Amino acid sequence: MGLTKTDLFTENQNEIAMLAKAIAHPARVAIIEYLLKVNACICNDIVNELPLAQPTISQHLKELKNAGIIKGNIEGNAICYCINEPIFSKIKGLFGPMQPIQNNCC
Amino acid sequence: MGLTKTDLFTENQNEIAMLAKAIAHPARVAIIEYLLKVNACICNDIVNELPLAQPTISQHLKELKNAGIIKGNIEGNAICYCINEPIFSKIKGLFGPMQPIQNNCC
DNA sequence: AAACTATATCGTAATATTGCAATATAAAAA
DNA sequence: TTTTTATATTGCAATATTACGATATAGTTT
Repeated sequence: MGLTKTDLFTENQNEIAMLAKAIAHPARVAIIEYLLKVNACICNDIVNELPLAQPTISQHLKELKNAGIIKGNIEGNAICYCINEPIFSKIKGLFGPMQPIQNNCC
Repeated sequence: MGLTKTDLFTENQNEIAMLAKAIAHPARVAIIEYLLKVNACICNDIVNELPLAQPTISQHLKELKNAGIIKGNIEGNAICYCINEPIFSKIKGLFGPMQPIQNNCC
């Protein structure tokens, strides 16, 4: 096994899980925080900012891009990365509609 | 490797990643949604609700409990589970302070 | 006590993730 | 054109996750 049974759950549940997974690593949280701070930067700035090797950063950026959380633009021989606002807003509001009425257990 | 370098990141970054990881599976999202709907229930109700085997549900519940998202109370020979409000509220507000000023890249 | 109910744990197979050295690609600068 | 700069990809080793059958544990009922 080791394979998540995606087909057994709703599209919405899978989407929430997918977005959460993209954030489920401190390096990716750090990348998001850095991008929010500087608004936009090239990949190399992130490599210099974080204590991880360049291929590792590249891999994390790829996952964030696949999840739609960031986007990259080619600028000469560099790539300018920034937060993809619509998806990021979605993440912030992910659990908004989930409101426990009361907590009368435990 | 395969080992996340937790010590290289801030406590806050690791906490966000940890909470996100707990939600990063559709079954756990489904469990949270179900608990919010019924407010509280015993583990067996979740086993009947989700299309996964009992040991698998038990494992997911353990992860949610370890992350502090849910809590369980022994009630006879059953265990009553419910959302742990403080942590759940924290998750909802996780990205609140992160506000991109502008999006003038890409 | 014996049977039943509810949950947890163990063991294990399949798969995914993390991290990086080595290397590839491609544009810019010299 | 050679070198430098910036990024991506490949390959691989270490570790983590997912899923579940088998089994253990513990309270409840009969």
